[in-house]
Amino acid sequence: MQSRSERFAAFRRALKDKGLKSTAQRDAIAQTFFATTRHMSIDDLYQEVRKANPRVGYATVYRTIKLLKDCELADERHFADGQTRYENADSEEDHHDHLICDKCEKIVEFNDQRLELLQEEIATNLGFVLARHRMELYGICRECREGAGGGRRRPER
Amino acid sequence: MQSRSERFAAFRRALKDKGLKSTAQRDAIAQTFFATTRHMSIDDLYQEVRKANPRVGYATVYRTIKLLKDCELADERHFADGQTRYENADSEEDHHDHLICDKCEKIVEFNDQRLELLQEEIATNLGFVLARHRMELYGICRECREGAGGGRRRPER
DNA sequence: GTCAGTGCAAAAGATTTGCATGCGA
DNA sequence: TCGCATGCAAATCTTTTGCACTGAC
Repeated sequence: MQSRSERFAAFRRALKDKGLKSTAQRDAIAQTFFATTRHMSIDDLYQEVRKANPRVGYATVYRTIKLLKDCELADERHFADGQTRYENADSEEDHHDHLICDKCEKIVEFNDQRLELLQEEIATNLGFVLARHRMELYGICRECREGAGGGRRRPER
Repeated sequence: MQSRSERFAAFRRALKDKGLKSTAQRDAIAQTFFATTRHMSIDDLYQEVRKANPRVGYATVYRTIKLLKDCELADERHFADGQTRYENADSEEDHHDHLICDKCEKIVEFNDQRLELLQEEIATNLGFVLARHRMELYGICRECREGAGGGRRRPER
């Protein structure tokens, strides 16, 4: 796993390589993004960034997250709720998948080597060389089941 | 695999069970949806339905696809382009996942029982009761590898 | 000094909703 | 007849874009 500062340095370097400028806004957005482990929506990120630097507009968050995507430092994910969310990109060895509670929308990350191997095998059998995959499991988490309808529901968007 | 008419009958039955009405619009939308195998966007569906029955509004397509989702006759998918698309839902026994070629965009469907079991196990270990999952493997297919760059590229969506 | 970057507001899309009217049961 | 269903248009939400101003290099 790359550290926060390594990611930030990579971002700065990528900007320079592309002939783009470093700005206070881009720095604040990137730092904020790298500092979190959550799956953030644009709005989450915007709210968070403004705590550090209120001089940041919504559009710049969009523009910057797009840069991070291009640099492969951010992964964009489309979950079943339709909200686009972003997370820090995995390095190869650090891949994980998602298990999502249908009720409280909690997202649990997991990694299972057997799953990775099995996928590799399936792809190979069908003549493919596997590049990547995306897997999401949906169900109901223990808390929501035991809480007898008590699972905290996230507020409607 | 359920046939078109079985799906349609199931839809009619579900409406009746819920105390909802069958209407010309709902019928037209459901029939059109069941008649296709593609992943349709709302707009695709709207355009297609209007060929059969021009007396159908956009909002009704939204409202009806939501009904189909509730009846578990339609699956909703969120792709990277931000368009929500729908496909005919698999029956339990008929579940399949997708293996997608990054080059020619061919989609191969597969089903592997070991994968299903492993997913079940992973979810259980993490305290979840699994409801469903979504898995997509991406790679390069044999033809595209052997064809030395010859794989046909589909036009951008 | 130059031109890319930014904020703002407006635009563009996608989806939902309020309401008067239509139509199935 | 009685309400649910519908069409339309307006409202919402998310994301993108045009433009004049700002600031990095």
